[in-house]
Amino acid sequence: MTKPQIHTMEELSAAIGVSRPTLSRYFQDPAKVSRSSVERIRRGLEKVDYTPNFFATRMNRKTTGMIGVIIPYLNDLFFTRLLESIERAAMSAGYTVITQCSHSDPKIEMRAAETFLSMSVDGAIVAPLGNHSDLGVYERLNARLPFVLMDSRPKSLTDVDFIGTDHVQSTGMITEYLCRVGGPPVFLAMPRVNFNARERENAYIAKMQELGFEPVVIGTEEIRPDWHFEAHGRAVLDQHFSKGQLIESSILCANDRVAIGALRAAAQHGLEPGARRRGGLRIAGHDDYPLCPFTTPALTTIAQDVTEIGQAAVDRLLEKLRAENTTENQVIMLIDGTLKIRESA
Amino acid sequence: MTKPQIHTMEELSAAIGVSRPTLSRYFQDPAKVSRSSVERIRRGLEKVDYTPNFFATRMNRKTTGMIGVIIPYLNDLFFTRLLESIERAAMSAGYTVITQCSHSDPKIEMRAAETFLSMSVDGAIVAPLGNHSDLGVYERLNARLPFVLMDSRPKSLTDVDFIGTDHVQSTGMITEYLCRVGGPPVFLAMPRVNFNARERENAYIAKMQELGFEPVVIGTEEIRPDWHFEAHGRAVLDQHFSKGQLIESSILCANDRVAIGALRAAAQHGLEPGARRRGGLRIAGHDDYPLCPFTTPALTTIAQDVTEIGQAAVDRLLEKLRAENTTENQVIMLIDGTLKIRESA
DNA sequence: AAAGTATTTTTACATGCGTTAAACTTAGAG
DNA sequence: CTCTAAGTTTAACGCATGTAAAAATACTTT
Repeated sequence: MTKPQIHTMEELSAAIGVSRPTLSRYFQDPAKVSRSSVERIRRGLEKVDYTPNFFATRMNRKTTGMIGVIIPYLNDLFFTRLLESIERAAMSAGYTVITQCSHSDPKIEMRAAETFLSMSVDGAIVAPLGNHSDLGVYERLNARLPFVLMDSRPKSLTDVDFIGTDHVQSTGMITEYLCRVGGPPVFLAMPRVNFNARERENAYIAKMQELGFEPVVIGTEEIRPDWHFEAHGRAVLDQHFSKGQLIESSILCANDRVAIGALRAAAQHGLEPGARRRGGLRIAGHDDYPLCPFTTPALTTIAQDVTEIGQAAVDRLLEKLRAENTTENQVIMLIDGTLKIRESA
Repeated sequence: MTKPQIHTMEELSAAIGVSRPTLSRYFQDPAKVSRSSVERIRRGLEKVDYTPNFFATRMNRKTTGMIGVIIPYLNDLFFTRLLESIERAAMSAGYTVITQCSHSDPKIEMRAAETFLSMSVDGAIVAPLGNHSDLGVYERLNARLPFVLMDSRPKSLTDVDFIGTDHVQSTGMITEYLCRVGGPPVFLAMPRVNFNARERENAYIAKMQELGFEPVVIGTEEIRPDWHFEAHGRAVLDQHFSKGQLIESSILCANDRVAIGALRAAAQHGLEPGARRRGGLRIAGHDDYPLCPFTTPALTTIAQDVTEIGQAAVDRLLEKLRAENTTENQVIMLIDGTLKIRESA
C-alpha cells in the first residue's frame, strides 16, 4: 500500500509516459483526451500516489469551482440544516463549498469575506449578522462576485439578491391560527441578533392590527443580543408567570428555541400548555426546529422550508454565475412557511 | 468608496512606490519591515483595493497556515460545539480552519481528506465516521500530515493520536450514580454510527458487572445506523412502555438526544421520570447537550468537556506541527466527564 | 565627515500547473 | 500506399507570489 509519492505533473508525466499537457487536460476533463490515453493514465495512477496541487490548479483556471458560505452562528440546528442543504445542492452541481462561521462577530464576518475574495471563489452565499454588521461587506461582495444573501434580509440593500422565508406570510399565518383557536396571542420576542427578529415582530403586529386585536410584545427589555434563546424565553416567561401573568394566554414565540425555553418556564410553574383546553395557556414557535416533535408538549410551529431555501440560494447563485456580466435586477425570493400543528397550541 | 482595484503586488508596488519583495515581507509579517515603510505601505493600502492572492501566497510558502477539520455530521449540537471550540483555538493560534462535513458518507470523508492533502493543509483533525468508514483514510492522513483523531476512536489504529472523552470513566460514573440512587439501570443503546456507541455500551456492561448487577441493553435490534437519535429513543421506549415494561426502571441512554426521545415516550405514556420518587422511572443521558436544562424534566447527564477536547486537539496538532519529523509515540488523551445532576434521574 | 549597520531595491530564479502553437504520430479513408 | 484528421508531444510562456543574493541607499555612531 506504499505507492511511490509523486508531487508534480511533470514527474507523473515521466512516470507513466504521457505528456504533461495531456495530463493537465485529463484532470480537467477526461473526455478531452482520447480513449486510449485515458486508459493508460488511469492504469498509471493506480500505481502511484498523486493528487494535483490545489493551489496551482486553482491559480490558473478562470473558475475555481468553489463557493463560499458564511453563516452567523454554528450552534443552531437551523443553520446547520441550511448549510447541509447548500452543501448537497452545491456538491451535486460539482462545486466545493468553503464554509466560514462569523461567530456573531462582524470582524470575523468581514475577514471571511476577504478570504473568499482572495481565494477568488466563484460565488458567495451569506446569512448575515444583524444590525451590528457593516452592510458594506455585503455590498463589497455583491459588487465583485455572484452573490446571494439568505435567511435574514437587510432591506436597505436594494441591489442584493435574497432568498428566505416570507415572514409576513409565516408569522401572519400562525398569528391568525392562534387567534382562531384561542385568544389573540402575545408575542415573545427573540434577542435581536439579526434582521428576522424585527421582521417577525412587525409581521405579528401587522396581522394583529389587521384582525382588530391589540398587539402585545414582551421580551424586548433585555437587549443583550446573544444566542442563548432558550434561556431568554425561560427567563422572560418565568418573570411573568411568577406574577401570575399570562398563565392563560396564547404566546407566540419568535422562534422555536425561545419556545423551548418558554415550555420549560411553563412546566416549572406547573402549567401545561396545550391546544385542547379552551382558554388555557398555548405556546407556539417558529422554524420547526428538529426537536419540536420531541418536546413535551410537542411544539406547534411554522416550518421554514430549509431545504428549499438552500437549494434556491444555490440555484440562483449558479444562475448568476453562468450569466456573466448580465446586468440583472434584484431577485428576492420569499418562501412560504407551513403550519405544523402539534400539541402545544 | 470606489477605490481603484489592484490585482497584483507588482501593480501595488508601482502604485505606492515600495518594492515588491518588501511588500511580500510586509504581508507576511509587518515586523520584518522598517517602521517607516510600514507607515508608507499602510497609507498606500488605504487608497486602493488590494488583497493578496490566496493561492499564489500559499503555493510557495512551506506552511499554508490552514488546518483541516472533518466532522461526520452537522445537525448535532455536539459537533457544532466541538467545531466552534476548534475554530476558536485555531484562530487564536493564527490558523485558518477549513471544515468539511462527511455527511455520514465514507466516500465524502475520503474526498475531504484528499482535498486537504492537495491543499497541503498544515495539519488535520478528524472526528471519524463509524465502522463503515475505511480506516485507511486516517492512516493515510496520519502518514502524510500532523494528524489527530477526535471524539470517536478506532482502537485498531495504534499509531494515531486521539483526543476524546474517557467513556469508561464517564459512563461508569453515571452508571454508578444511577445504581446508588435508584435501581440498576437498563442501557438504551444508540444507533451505531460511530465507535462511541459500542464503547459506551461496553463501559456500561463492565461497570454493572463490577457492581454485581446484571447488565441489560435495549435498542440494539434496529441496526439502521442513522442520526435520528430522538426518534430512535422514543420508538424503543414506546414499544416497552406499551407492554408495561420498564415503567419503573432507571434508563441510561447512550446519549442525550436518545434521552430526549426517551423523555418524550415517557410523557406520551403519562410517565413522569424523576429523581425524587423512590423506585420510579428515571432517565439519564450522556454529553450534556445544550438543551438538557430545558427539557421537562431537566435531563440528568454526563457532560463531555467539549471546549477542552477541541482545545486539546488543536494544541496537540500544533505540537506535532512544530516538532518536525520527531518520531514520537502515540498520544491518547482521555478527558473525564462531569456528572450533571438535574431532575430526570 | 567617515565608517559601520540596517533596510531596501534590483535582479533572478522557483513553485506547479494552465495554455498555446507548432511539430509530430497514429489510425482510418480512399 | 498516400492523404487527412484527430490526437499527442515539444517547447515555451504565463500566473501571482516566495525567496535569495547582490547592489544601492538611508540612518547611526563616533
